[in-house]
Amino acid sequence: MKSPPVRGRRQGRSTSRELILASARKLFAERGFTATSLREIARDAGVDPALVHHYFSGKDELFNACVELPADPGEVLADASKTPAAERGEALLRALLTLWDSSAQPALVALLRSATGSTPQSSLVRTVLFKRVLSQVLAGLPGNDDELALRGSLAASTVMGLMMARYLLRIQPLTSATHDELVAWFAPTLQNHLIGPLPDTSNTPARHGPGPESADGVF
Amino acid sequence: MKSPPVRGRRQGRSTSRELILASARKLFAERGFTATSLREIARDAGVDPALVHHYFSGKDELFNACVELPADPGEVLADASKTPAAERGEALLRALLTLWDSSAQPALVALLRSATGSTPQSSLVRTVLFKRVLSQVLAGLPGNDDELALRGSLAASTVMGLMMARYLLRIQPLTSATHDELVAWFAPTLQNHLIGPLPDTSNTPARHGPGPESADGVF
DNA sequence: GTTTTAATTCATCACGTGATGAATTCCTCT
DNA sequence: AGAGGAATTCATCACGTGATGAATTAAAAC
Repeated sequence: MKSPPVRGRRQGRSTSRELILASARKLFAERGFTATSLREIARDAGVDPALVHHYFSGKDELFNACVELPADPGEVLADASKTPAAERGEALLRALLTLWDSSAQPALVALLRSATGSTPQSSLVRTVLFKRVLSQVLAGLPGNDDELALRGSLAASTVMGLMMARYLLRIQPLTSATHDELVAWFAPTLQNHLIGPLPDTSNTPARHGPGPESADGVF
Repeated sequence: MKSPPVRGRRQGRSTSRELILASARKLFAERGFTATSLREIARDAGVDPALVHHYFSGKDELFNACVELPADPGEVLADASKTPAAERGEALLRALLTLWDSSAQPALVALLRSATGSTPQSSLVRTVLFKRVLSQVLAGLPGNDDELALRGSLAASTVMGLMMARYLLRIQPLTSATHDELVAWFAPTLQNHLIGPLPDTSNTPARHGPGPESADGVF
């Protein structure tokens, strides 16, 4: 028989706040922001829904607390930014993989998933993240602004593709590959994007991209 | 003043079904499945919510109708699969870009967005899509199964990164680039993934991937 | 030892959701 | 002209959501 839960404070030191955060990170990462309810989180954490409101005053703030990374990405990338340009691609990739395979993984997955949305949070999150991360990665590289924007977007596209395949969609053999294997497969491309020669696009006649409604300039 | 809507059937031929589909595609693509409500769709289409249930019996079926592509991707990719291996990368990329810049775009964006989720629909959709698309792309390429799985996942990762950057996140300059520019930037990598030499990964000591909970084998 | 503060649950609120069945108006077929 | 069906809206239903305030119990502060 199930003992009815007692009211009031429990004995001993409480871990509820951490339990809630862990469950929230997990579920936000799995299902995304909107599709995850506070009550599911509370159920997963074995806690009353109202307790969530007690610690984090609402769903938005809970989410913010979730994506507040355990490790500062700027710090992690700082080392990579200091390596010589010839090895910047590999260094960047290794730093990112180490970060993503750390305890920060659920938060990062939640971030990436939410960044693909177009809610207010998403666009804020991705603007901030892209500006912070990319500006750091591109720091000190040669080239004018247009060229750097191109290089940055190529690198971002490659990294996003890898992270999505490995951590979100869990496509084999990328998911179970070692860092060394991934570096062997992706670092050359990344390196090329960052400081390699840009392909010739001199004959570019007409634009037929996806229309002008790409309003919010991320860069 | 706003004229109160009349009840009953309107005069003339009705376009409501198409209006609903268009709004649904748009909103599903923008916000994702769960975050989009039938009432929003109906409002956007200028239609009573119950009409949505009349045409498509529920939300799930509406979504299915939405991602039922106007163009058959298999057909589009068939041509690319018939080009000689040396140009397969460029052909594939051009075929995909043409498809994504067609009227199928909202449906494809909805598909991609939903594929990043982990609801029942998502995993079904992505399993089917990956199996169909990838098997077609890899058809006739040399190599054993393991090698082809690796090549496929590398190519998928690159293509996904590009599609996310260009159509979901709308990162400049990828969003407004021409097909020729994108081909110049991405086709070499893709070509390498498909039939180029695979980098040496002979010294691969330890596995430290994201754990064994990568249960559902997409491949 | 008493008071204050933190942790926890309960009961409830207003609201939006997806769904259903009936009512009304028009079109098409005979 | 009349009958049957398709298109459209209305009035609901049960349910889940995020949020709030009060009640209860334990720990901390004094």
